[in-house]
Amino acid sequence: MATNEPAAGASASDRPASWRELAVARSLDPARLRAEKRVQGFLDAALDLMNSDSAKEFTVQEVVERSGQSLRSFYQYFAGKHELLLALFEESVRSTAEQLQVLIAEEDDALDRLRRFTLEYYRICRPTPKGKSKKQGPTPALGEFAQQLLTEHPKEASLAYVPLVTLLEQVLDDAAAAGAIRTGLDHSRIAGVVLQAISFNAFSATISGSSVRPDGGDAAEELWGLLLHGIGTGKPA
Amino acid sequence: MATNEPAAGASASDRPASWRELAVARSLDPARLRAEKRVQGFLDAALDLMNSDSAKEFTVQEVVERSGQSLRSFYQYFAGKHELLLALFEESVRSTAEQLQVLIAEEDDALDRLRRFTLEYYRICRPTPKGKSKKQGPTPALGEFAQQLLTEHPKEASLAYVPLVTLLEQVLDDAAAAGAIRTGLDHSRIAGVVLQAISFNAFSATISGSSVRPDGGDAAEELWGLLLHGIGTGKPA
DNA sequence: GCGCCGGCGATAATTAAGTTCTCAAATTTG
DNA sequence: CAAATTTGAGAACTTAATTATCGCCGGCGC
Repeated sequence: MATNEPAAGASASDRPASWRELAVARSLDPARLRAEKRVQGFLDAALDLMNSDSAKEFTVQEVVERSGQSLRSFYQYFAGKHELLLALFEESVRSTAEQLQVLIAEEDDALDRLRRFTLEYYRICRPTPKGKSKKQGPTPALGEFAQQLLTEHPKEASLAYVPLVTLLEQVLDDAAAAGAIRTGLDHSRIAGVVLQAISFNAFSATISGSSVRPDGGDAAEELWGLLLHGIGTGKPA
Repeated sequence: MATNEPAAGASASDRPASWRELAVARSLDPARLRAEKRVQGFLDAALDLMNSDSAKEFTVQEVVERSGQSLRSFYQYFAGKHELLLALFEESVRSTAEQLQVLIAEEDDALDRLRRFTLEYYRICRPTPKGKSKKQGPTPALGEFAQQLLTEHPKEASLAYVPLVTLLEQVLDDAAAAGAIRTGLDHSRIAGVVLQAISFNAFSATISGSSVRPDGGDAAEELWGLLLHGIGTGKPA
């Protein structure tokens, strides 16, 4: 971590102060660059293994082999396998949040954005149905091991979830501001429940082969309806 | 479970044919009895470990030691650790379903039963808050490893979940019949979502130390409200 | 230029857990 | 009672993670 100043530093003493920072910042580069390349190498390898080898599980060895690097290096950059998983998960969440952000931006109405979020997130959580899909980007079956991490490292995992939760919270806030949903709700909590419910549903739909899917394809719509209206009749008791 | 008839069975040879089956069935008894005792021994030991040793995880060795039996025996009765877990989970689910059945029977109104179900299940899922509770019966932190099993052995785990799902489905059916909730809902799916949502919430409330719990104690009520009314305003758009 | 140091590959060692195997004692069964 | 089965105690095997060892190489401080 401790980085060496550039030898050229001497000539920089007479430059504007701001330059100095820049130089210092850049001075981190050489070593850091290689490091990041390596780390990325491991991540990519792991990613590969995750969505190629049907088996969701991979071994550190495999990652090392495929990445063309050494075990030594692996443990130099990751405290353990769990950190690799966490990293993958974080990236996955971040990426998903970005995708969603783009998608919901297409909707003008606050409530529509919320609906869109629900639908799209469901779609994303659903692992590649079956047909060969070239590559589904940096999003391996997200919900797949979200569960895993959630139970094994609750703290870190929920931390990694933040981007998505935050995004959904914002959408909820907007909707509330627009009067599209009732007030007094704990958006933070709801965000959690919703994300969980969606990914669980997508997941179970996947494993059970989805006991007869008569509807054209939207179990997601059903979820949305449930979320919006609840199970109750609109009538007061 | 299987009960042994008195040893007088020998004199039964001159009884009606149907007895034959009974006798045959009973003939399995002596061995089976020991077997069940042993199995139970392992289950109990595991249970002990689960709610005593703060750590949720236990090793097969530990179970064997505590049960006073041998590894040999363990693998004679369980195909592997996962079967033990499954067995524990099944028992836990069954027991929980029974408890709930009793509790909701206290309510006369269909909708009240549904509400009660929600609240009580939440309570049950919530691992012992902190204070020393002598023993919480045969219900270790249920949601705790439900997740685990769900991801590792989806098929078996969802099978084990059946009792609870069924119960909730019935409650939903009743409520629907009573006109307390709207119709056209896929009760099976909803049951899944609800159970999942509740246990997740209880779980996360536990780990996060529950970021400020201002309300007297009912995050569960919040969930119930959400379930019943959804997030929408009652008004049509 | 030269030797030292940190980073790195290769690989072996260690640890942990689950699972299987062996053999003799104990218990059940006929 | 004798054969058959079950059981106990523990060693052995397996897989994976993690750590340690050794030697090489390239930069860098003198």
